[in-house]
Amino acid sequence: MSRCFGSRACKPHSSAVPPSGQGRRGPGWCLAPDTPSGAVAGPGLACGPVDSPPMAPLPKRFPDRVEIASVRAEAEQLEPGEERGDAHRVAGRVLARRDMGKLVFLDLVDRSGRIQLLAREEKTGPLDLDLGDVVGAEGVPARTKRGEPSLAATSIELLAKNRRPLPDKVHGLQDVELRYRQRYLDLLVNEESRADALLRSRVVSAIRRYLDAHGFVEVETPILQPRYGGAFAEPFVTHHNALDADYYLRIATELYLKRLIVGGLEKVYEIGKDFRNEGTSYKHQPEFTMLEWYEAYADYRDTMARMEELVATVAQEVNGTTTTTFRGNELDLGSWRRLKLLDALDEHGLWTRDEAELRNRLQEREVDTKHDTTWAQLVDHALERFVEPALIEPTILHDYPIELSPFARATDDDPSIVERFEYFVGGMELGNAFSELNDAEEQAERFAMQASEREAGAGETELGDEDYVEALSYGMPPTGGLGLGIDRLTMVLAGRDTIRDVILFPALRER
RNA sequence: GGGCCGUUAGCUCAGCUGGUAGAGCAGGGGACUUUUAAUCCCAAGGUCGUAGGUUCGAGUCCUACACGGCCCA
Repeated sequence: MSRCFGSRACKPHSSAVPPSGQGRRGPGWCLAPDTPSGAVAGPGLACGPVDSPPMAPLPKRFPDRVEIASVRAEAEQLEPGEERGDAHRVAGRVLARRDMGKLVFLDLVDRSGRIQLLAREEKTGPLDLDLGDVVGAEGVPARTKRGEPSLAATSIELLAKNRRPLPDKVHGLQDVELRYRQRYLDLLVNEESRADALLRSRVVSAIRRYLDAHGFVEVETPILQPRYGGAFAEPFVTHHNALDADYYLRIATELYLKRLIVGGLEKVYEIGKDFRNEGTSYKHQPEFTMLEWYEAYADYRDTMARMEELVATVAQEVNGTTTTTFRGNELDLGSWRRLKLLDALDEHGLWTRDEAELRNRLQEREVDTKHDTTWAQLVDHALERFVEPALIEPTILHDYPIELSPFARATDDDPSIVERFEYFVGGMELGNAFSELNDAEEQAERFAMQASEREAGAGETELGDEDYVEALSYGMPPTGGLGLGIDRLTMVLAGRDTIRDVILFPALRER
């Protein structure tokens, strides 16, 4: 069998150990291939001293480790020059080294922070360490004469060897392409990147905590779907070999989640990836993370209130405040303006039911409307172009035309307007919500309406889903549902201008 | 898809109207027991994104392509 699942017999050289120099520094950053019996690459490769003896096997664990931040906090209590307290063990990356002869200062960084190690040769012996090496250290909290919180090391052991030069220790990794392609380097040397990754994790867990505490159950629905729906978007298409059928990567979780409401789960949510086969921008990625929730016996006004509470709660838990600075604007996520879509368009002189008139007014404003074939499309274009970019303060925009919203219930006083809202921060849409349409027959009519929009030339419409209509025919309680872009919320909370800064591995062309 | 900008040492960046490529950091050798972008001495490091073209001569000018960024659709 050619496959190897960890069997030792499969290893070409069972005694292979990492090549290394035993000089003061390692063999440099050349990448020597696996070599038998610990031998270092031959002289032709110019890879450090050929006479280096093999390095001892590195430890497989480093127990009883504490966070660097906690040791630092303890050291900060000391007077300059003091060295006192219980011994602690810390581990992390060596990111700076200042040699003073028999005394060496090392900066050690872990996820929690940075601390200086005081390494005296009489205690630790000579240090064979390069920048980027992973080490474990044991020592006593100390403060140097200059007051730097430190750990006076009694022992330092190598846990993993770095064989490549690190990015510039002052400027870090600046090249945006390299930061995305080699995110591990970005995280390693750029503290802000590490902070953003950790912040995103706190955002997601705060969302879960809120929803779990309010009686929602987290569920998982299919990513591979025989039909796609729940949004206006191009899907990624794939093929299921065993079923011999094309499948789609989901563009939304909506229709499956509502089937669960039909089934009586009452309050459900899912946090997961959606896929839309479209270009990228500061707020778009083809693969992104979406929260959707559905709450039985609630309408869109209840959903507005819950969204406001959730966002404020998450901001408070993650940042300790509901204010944030996003794209140059200071914003308070604890206070949302509510604005009717009709009034928002009217403010810009763009509210009219007359298609030709709306087209004229847009063209007067030098908007190219030749791709907009229906009144609803023109409204959508007007919104995108004039209304949304102006919604800087947190704003709930509500009551949408029925043609744009095939899953929302009509308002009480106007059957052409539905109970739907989208909410915006810094001119960017965070999400979309409505009082869910729960009448099977009306849902079938809405799909038919989408078909006629499509025949009229509307590019983005909802394809029908008979299976979903059948689910509704069993009766779905009145329900409020909402989608929230996790990446975008994280952008706002982290104060990042581009979605790529809050997605660890953004989509890039293969090189 | 269109326009503009970028691509030089592992990283961060210089490189003028065309005249055989530079620095700092990292890496190598050495000195130093309170440094923190440590400092000092020595040596080394490049197919200037790729492929063509113009020219006596191209990192520099021209064309195409690749990758990335910004703006527009």
